[in-house]
Amino acid sequence: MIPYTCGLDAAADVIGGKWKPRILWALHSGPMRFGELRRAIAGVTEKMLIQQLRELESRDIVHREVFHQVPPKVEYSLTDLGRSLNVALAPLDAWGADHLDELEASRAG
Amino acid sequence: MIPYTCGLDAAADVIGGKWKPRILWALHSGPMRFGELRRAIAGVTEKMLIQQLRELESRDIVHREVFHQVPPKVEYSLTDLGRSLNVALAPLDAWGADHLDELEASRAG
DNA sequence: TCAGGTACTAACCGAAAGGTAAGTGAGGAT
DNA sequence: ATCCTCACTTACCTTTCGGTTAGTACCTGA
Repeated sequence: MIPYTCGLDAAADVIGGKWKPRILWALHSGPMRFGELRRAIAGVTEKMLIQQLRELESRDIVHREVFHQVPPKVEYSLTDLGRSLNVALAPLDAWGADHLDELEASRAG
Repeated sequence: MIPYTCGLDAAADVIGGKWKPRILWALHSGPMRFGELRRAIAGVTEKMLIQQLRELESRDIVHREVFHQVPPKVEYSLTDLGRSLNVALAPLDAWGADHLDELEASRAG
């Protein structure tokens, strides 16, 4: 495996995937349960949500905490690394918001 | 097609694809010819480079200028929008660079 | 004469990403 | 008794992405 060629390369690898930016954004306001996340992110399936959460967890971007209760409760939250990533993502979000109209207009589909 | 849900969503759509961040980064220092780009971006094939350049061009991120010469010369450069995108990308690159070691360590492959 | 550089284009293929649908097992509500 | 919620898990299928190979037309230098 070739090493990352630059910081952007590494960052892209971490946030790559259809749902990761949405997850990061949703968790920005605080910890959420699995079901809350599923309802908060329109269109995501359980399989995809778990898959992406596991990947983010393995990268130490999100923290998973299980409460041994009935019914089961699992909370997902941002780690320090995750919070710092969100900070770095903010300008990109602002850029996208600034140019939303042009970007919608030049969309492929 | 569902509209973008946030700025980050839109931005991710624009820079999505294996080679787009690399292209943006390479063009940061100024206009480049097709062949220069191909040599600057290790591992990219002609097909992929053109494909991604065309997508960036259709989004008005890069500008393509043909010089009717022999041999042919085509120069690619960032538009104003492309330059503003690169500015927004800078913090993400810095974040990736800051955490390169941890990110390499937690890599999947 | 023939390889090499210029910037592409097209046909094909395999891998990876993403989506669908169903099942799990415990308990609480109706 | 049956459905519902919780947080998953599994098997399968389709779509997309990226890579390989080859070919185009033109001119230059050896």
